[in-house]
Amino acid sequence: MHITADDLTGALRERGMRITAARRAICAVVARSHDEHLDAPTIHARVAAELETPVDQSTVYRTLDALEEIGLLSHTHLGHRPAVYHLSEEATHQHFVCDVCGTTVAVPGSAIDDWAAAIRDRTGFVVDPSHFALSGTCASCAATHD
Amino acid sequence: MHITADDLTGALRERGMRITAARRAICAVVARSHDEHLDAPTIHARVAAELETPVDQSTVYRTLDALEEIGLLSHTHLGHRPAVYHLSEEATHQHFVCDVCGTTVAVPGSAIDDWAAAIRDRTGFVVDPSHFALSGTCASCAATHD
DNA sequence: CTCTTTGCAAAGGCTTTGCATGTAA
DNA sequence: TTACATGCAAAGCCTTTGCAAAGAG
Repeated sequence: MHITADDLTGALRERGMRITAARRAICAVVARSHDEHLDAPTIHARVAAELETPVDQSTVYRTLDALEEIGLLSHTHLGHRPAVYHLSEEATHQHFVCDVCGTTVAVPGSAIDDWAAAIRDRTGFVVDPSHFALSGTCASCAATHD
Repeated sequence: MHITADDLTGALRERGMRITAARRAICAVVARSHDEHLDAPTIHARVAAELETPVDQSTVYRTLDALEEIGLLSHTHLGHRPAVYHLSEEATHQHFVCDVCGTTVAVPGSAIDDWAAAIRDRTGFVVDPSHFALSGTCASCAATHD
């Protein structure tokens, strides 16, 4: 089941945080981003688009930080672009970032878990599979490049 | 065989670029960094340390860009820190970035190639194994966290 | 009413760029 | 000599922070 905006605002309220119009809008944008990888400037722009009263970027960052502290959100630095945020409850997946066109592809991580376990056994490093970036060339750019 | 500073300056010269004291020093620092992941500010600091005449940061970035265009160097954004540069001819390896302490661990990638091939077959995405970032928790932080 | 959250404005860190000066070839 | 590289300075982008004013509970 997908996380909703109410799940997010509810979690904030439970932690004693106050629910404001800005936070509601930010949560709504984030909750709708299941299939996307949004960076903070984009979230800010979307919030601005659906709220008449403009919200400051600092408010966006502070709210995203709060959601991360609760553990509902996490962010990753994918390639040469701003950090992207995604819901933690999303299914494990990998991010592929195309060096040529910048496209980000999310691939469900069926094979990842075995591989992560092997890494841990060999190196002790505990991979966080939801926080995972690979770069390379996407299928269409690889084709064009030839 | 390791790439030397002369390999780098030689490649620049072949492309019609001029060899200056700044470029020689930058190439020397980069050529010595086989086991490290240096970011631009660090490279700048090291160059400054071994040259009396200070070199501007912009010169460092421009030279690193030139080496990247030639294909001898590449850079990656690992976690929440400045981009790190490493020689392209280095053996395939993975970068692990610890979310807790920020340590970067490079792991030789024996299993990576098979895995990358599987990814390509399934998704068409051509993974660049030299450009590879994983986040998680390193062995010592995982131990401390318990 | 009180404590949190916001907006504003500024700063910080990394990186890029424009332009006049200097210099390798 | 002549095109290229450098320093300098400023700006750009993403992100964080301090502080007084506004707002939630």
